[in-house]
Amino acid sequence: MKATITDVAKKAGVSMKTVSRVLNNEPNVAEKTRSHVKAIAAELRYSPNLAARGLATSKSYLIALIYDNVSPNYISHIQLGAIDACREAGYHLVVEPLMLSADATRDEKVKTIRSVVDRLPVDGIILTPPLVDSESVLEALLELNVRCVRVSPKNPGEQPFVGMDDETAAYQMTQHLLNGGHRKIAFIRGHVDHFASSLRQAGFLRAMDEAKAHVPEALFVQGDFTFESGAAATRLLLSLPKADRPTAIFASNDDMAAAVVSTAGQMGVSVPQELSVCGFDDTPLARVVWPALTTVRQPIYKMGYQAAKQLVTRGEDEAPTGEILDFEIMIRDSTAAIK
Amino acid sequence: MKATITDVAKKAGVSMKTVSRVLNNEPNVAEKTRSHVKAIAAELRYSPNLAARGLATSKSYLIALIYDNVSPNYISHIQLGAIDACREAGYHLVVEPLMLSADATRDEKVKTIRSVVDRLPVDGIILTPPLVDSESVLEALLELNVRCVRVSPKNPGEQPFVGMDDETAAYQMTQHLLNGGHRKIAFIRGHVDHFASSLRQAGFLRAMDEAKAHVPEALFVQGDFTFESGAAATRLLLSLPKADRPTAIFASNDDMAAAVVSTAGQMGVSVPQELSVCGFDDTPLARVVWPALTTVRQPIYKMGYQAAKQLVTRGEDEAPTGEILDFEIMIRDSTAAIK
DNA sequence: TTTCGAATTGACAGCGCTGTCATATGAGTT
DNA sequence: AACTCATATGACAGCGCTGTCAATTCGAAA
Repeated sequence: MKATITDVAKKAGVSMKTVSRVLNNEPNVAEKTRSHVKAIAAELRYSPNLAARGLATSKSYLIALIYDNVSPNYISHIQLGAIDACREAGYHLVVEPLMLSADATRDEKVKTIRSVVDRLPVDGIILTPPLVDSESVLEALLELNVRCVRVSPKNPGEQPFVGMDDETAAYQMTQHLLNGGHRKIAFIRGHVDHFASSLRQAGFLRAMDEAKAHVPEALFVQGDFTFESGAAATRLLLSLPKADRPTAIFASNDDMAAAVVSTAGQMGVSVPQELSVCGFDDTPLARVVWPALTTVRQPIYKMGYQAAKQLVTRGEDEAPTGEILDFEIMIRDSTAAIK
Repeated sequence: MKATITDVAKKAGVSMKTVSRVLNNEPNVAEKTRSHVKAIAAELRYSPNLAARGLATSKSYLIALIYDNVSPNYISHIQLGAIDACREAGYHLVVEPLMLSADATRDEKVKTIRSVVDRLPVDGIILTPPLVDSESVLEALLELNVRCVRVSPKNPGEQPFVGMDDETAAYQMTQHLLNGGHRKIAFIRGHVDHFASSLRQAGFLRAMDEAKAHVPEALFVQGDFTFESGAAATRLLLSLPKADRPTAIFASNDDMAAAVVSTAGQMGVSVPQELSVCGFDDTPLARVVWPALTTVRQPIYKMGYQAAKQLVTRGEDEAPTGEILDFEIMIRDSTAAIK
């Protein structure tokens, strides 16, 4: 039925081992033999049986993407990047969402991860926020002795990771607003479980500090990354007495920024003439609301790509590497200089 | 290091084969032996090596989700459903996107699929639109002799599939508009490669026909499921002479419907007072634009779940089954009765 | 021509599991 | 007590591949 290495060996008139060497690009094969074997393999449309290879090498050629993130856009792009890196190295990606009910305890997540890892002998794991910051999950993984790359971790520590500089991005975005003459800038915080929330806030504050712009308590609103929380925050902010009302709102992500734009519209406040709005993430939503959102483009695809790449190419013993990838400030139509 | 079946066998004082029987719930094991072995296995935190098992049984306990769909939301939900079904049966899901450049020929897709399937001995494949309707892909898969369930296929044929009744959904949605007194209803078609486009159009036309409402050529605009195409279509429709202008627009998906709402707003046409708008799919976008979109909720998660379920539970020789799942008409704020 | 080391190739075991088939055990019959 | 037959258990090969190590070949130096 399906060609095996033995078939190729016979037809090529060499030993199995030589075929194996050719297939794995090992040295010490005469160039002539190598090309001959390759030709035969192609002719027979041979491709190795991963289970057998896995059994022999105790590798599975499988990388797992474990996530509890609810944003399809985020996950999809991480996934696409990871898969591209896997393909280049002959690996495959298995996805393992951990969407437990809201009240699931951490122990349950750990238990679920354990059962996943026990059962599937993956060669590496990619962890995304917010799961990536769970102490208990990390411990469990360490104990299971699986290699693992974290995406945007709060505290990289000794482990390999990929991330971007949320703090600087927020800093630069705030500067963009300040450059437009804004001083009364409100900030809508993100979900408390995502560490990025704190970083973005820190960048915002640093820029405001440097510009000696005071941020009154009232212009600081807690959100949770959802559209609804952004809408609520906006209603709060825009019903402040005129003198205290912000001229710009920096929302910690695009969903909330979209809510700001939409809610402002409903309340008769025009964006960007009367109110500048900016977001964070550059989700598809950013270009779909009107006016299109000024926002920060995260290198999501690339994070997925690099995370997987580290897993499939790094040798067992190399030092763990951390990579900070570049973001991009996307200036669109939701921000304008103050009149 | 990791416990093997031999370890369990030794510790339990039985043969490997007996342990194997217990683990696979095979008959012909004394109840006493069975529980004893189970206890030992749990104690050793034993879990089978999938590669070894796969090599012995030539099954991989892996299901592949192959897609070329660019909607993260759609894919994410199909994926979540599929994974839940896989988990219940001890399977895992590997994802294989086929995002080739726009000008990639069909042959390239086939080639890519071949290499994926050749390399990874998956036990089944889930195919989603629009890939699901590619003749050449189907042939290739048939030739490779892989079991496969299709999601929303154009032409189910003899193969198993899951889907929903797009035609009836569009029909009912159109009736909703007609019931509101609308007669001049425009329709924005979807991407020509997605068969759902034709079905939705057919449902629309059937309802219009039954209501004896004429649909002039000018109210029929071709889109391609993108926001941009929806915006272009809207500009076209709203610049018609007042007498010909539609009082309602039925867009074939939510992205385009969102564009209609947004573009109408920019052109000073208020929704739903002057123009009713409805979409299709119920993506997150539908609740994020203002006013929130009246749309059709597709059972995406469930389609993924059922597709995987068919693959992991159906015996090799059972007859292929097709399943039509229920949709739901979500009436929100973007449609209103005509004054 | 002989010799030697490097380059190339091959034989064989074994990764952890399950299928096949043989064997053992035990309860029920005569 | 001897004999069935069903039920329970075990021995062993082999799935397709790679690691180890031994064998062979080849070219160049002596």
